[in-house]
Amino acid sequence: MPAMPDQTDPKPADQKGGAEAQMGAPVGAGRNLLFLREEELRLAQDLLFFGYRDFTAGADQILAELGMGRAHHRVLHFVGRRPGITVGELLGILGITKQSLARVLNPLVEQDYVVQATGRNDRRQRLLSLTPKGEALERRLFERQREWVMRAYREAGPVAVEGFRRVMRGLMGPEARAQLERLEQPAPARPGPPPLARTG
Amino acid sequence: MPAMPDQTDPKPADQKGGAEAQMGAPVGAGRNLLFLREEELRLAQDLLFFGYRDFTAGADQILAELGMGRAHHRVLHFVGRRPGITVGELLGILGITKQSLARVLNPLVEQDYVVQATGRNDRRQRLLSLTPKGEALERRLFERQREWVMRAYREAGPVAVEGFRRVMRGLMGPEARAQLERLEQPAPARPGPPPLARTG
DNA sequence: AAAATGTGTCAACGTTGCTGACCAAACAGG
DNA sequence: CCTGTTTGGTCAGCAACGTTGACACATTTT
Repeated sequence: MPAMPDQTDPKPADQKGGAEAQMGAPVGAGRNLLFLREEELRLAQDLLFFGYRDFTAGADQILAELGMGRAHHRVLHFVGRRPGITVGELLGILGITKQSLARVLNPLVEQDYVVQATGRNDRRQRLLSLTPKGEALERRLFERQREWVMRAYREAGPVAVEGFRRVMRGLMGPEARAQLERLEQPAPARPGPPPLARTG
Repeated sequence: MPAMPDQTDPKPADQKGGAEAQMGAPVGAGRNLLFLREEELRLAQDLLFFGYRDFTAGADQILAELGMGRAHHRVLHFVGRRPGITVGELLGILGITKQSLARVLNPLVEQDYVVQATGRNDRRQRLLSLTPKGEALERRLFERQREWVMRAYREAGPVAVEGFRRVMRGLMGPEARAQLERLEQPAPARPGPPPLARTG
């Protein structure tokens, strides 16, 4: 598991059994101090549980028809985001073990969704890219989620969207933030198709 | 994608192609059509993946030490949120099958984290509640996540938090929204301890 | 030549979903 | 009272996706 940030000890900050959720706190007492009452945090837990579940539900449905799972989607997503990514980099992003990745990556290669190319600088590397077939599936999954997220974004409005992004970023650990920054930067100049396609 | 959405937002990665976000255009008013470009949606996918993973990481760690998983946490969470909840209601909230629930619920009962009480009106029902031991564990998990979320909330600011909530709500399907509404309403007047504790 | 790195693979295991089938207790209505 | 439905429990089997440990191989680096 990457991104296991240092978590301070779980001090029982203001456990009162929940009754204080009803007494309105003096909210004006300093704006850098958010009053995160019990109920507010419970709500955050609920929102993340339900929201993430339904966010993934649409793509999961498509994947299930193809005998794939969410892990396959993640590979397609991040390979499509960074064509020519190495196995090691992908492992770092996903935060799983090599064996776990192999179980989804190998079928994807065998079924012609992903191609492996030998690295030019380092021939040990296997540079991963999507095939046209893989791109098509990834796009199909993307569009499904796009519509879902678009609806939520539209309903919430631009200001809310920006807030959503800020909070989600804050929920990420330092390692994930670094990964995200790397992903957000433009891919390192990969004009042509990858070299040395490996048939095997 | 420009990163680091600090207080000011200099990045063009907004919902409308970018420029007017800097010009302070009447966002949210005139345009009901948000331009959700490719990269913006990719970012949303990334944020949800990384954010949700790291959000749960802290509690997962505690749970692993006790030989439990995320599913146990969910049961503790929702039972703690609605003491006296029936098995059927819990199934509806979690959206899993009875067998899947049984596999986590039964150990929780056996290990004295959850108690089952026979319903008064309908004696078929098993009203679930947390034992003191269960409440303690739930609170420990809660506090861990609380600190994590609190940090994100503080960094993002109150406005962002509200936006986060709106978007997450929008990501939920209609059924989940109904569940959430039910959860947000005050529990139906459950002053005393549950009746008729079932020893077996 | 030796060490480190990148990748692949085998074996075994755990958690958490699923389906299908069946059973038992309790309620509801004739 | 009898029947049908609801609520819940359970068994058996399966799949997806994560884990660890160990080992193998090619390649690069020292």
